[in-house]
Amino acid sequence: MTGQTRLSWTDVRDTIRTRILNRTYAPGDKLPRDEDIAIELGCARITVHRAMQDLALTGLVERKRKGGTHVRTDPVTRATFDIPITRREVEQRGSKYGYQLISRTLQDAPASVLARFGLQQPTRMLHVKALHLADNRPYIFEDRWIDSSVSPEILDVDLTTESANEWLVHNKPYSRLDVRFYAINAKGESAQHLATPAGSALLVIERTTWIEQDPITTVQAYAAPGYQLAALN
Amino acid sequence: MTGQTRLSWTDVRDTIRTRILNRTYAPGDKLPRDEDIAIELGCARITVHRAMQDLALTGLVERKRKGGTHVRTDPVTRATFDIPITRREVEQRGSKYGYQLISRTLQDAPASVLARFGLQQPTRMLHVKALHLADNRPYIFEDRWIDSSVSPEILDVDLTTESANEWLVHNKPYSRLDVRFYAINAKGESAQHLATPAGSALLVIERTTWIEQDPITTVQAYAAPGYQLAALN
DNA sequence: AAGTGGTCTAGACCACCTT
DNA sequence: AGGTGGTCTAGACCACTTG
Repeated sequence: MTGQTRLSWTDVRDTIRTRILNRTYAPGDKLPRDEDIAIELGCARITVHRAMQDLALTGLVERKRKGGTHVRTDPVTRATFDIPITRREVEQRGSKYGYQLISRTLQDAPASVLARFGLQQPTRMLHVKALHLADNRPYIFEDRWIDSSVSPEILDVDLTTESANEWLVHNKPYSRLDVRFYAINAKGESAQHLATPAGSALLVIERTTWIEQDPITTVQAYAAPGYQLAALN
Repeated sequence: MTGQTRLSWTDVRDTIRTRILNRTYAPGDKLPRDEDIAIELGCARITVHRAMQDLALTGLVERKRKGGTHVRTDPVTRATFDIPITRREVEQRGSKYGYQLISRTLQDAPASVLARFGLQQPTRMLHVKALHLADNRPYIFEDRWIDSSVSPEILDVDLTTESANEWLVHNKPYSRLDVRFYAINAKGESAQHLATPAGSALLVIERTTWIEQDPITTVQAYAAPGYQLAALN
């Protein structure tokens, strides 16, 4: 016999993916049961399962108990993004990181902020505006609200030194996250602090986090013109 | 004894995640070996492994062979986005989908397009501009280049009826994908076709795909003002 | 009711990395 | 060199979902 090494689940995944690209298994087709594929390829069923799991995650196939595995007819483009701490992001670009606190006030959160958290009741929160710089040039302007009843310690943090971004990441792990992207025209503060003409198109990254049911923070990060966010891979 | 059911890997994941949020395992700490956790919780090592895998994917912990598992000091915010076929996206919003071909020409790809593919040689490509509508209102304007030597069949497709987006998704699976987001001010065609004043901020979703080493297509999708892209979960 | 994916166990060995 | 995560096998049982 040919003394080949054992199949790894990535081998199995690649084999099946190739067959899908091949049209051996065409869109909409039902694939053989995991067990049959295992027998055919000569590996354990769980190895096929692992491979399939990965293909399902990528959006190439769809699995249902009893229904079996099908090649998706409308493959979904699925992309994953890392949104690091801003300091880290700047430093990884090889730039010098800078930070400025713009304002810090305790006030009732407006309806739009309450809505992001899904809150009904008026709530007093810490409102922080800050600017992150790369090589002394504006990089990201952030407008953040922090629920100070959930994170009372934040009230004692010197935000002129340490950014709320960084403090929260290091001290307030979250259990739920909402992220969304959109574009907006610079105006007022965002234009001023990013040193760009009013009307410039800005990418906004809006993040809201909770710990269990409790709101932690919500932030709109306005990236300076030219900013791009690229997916992993 | 209490007749509890067996631990699932999600239970184990949740237990460990709670401990991390608890600071039982603080940022930077080394976690016990998988096997010790398995013994402590009373499950198989592989079950702990599965849980850890998930936590590592989410960016909460970092694993290294021999080095063990550590709680990340700078947890990364990681978000996954689905970018469906535009027709599907519109229909899932409950709107009526519409499509218009704007132009279709065979021409040499400009340097910017070649750069996206990482190509050096001048290449003749099919250049397609099209508009997707939701309830008869402009939704996404797409500016697309297709390598017609890799996908010659596209030359015979009636793009006035079927969008290139859809045809490609159904007929040209890709093996590599690049996705990036940025914001841009509407001008010229993008403003005109999206029926928005020049200068409006637009979210651009740029996607480039390859099959193995061969370029398939690259597209800049300009979303109408107000468009938001939300992460899964 | 029955088929198929989902997961757990126990044991073994491999592969990578740090010391 | 040795420790730790990574994965494979074989078998069993569970859970969902469809016919």
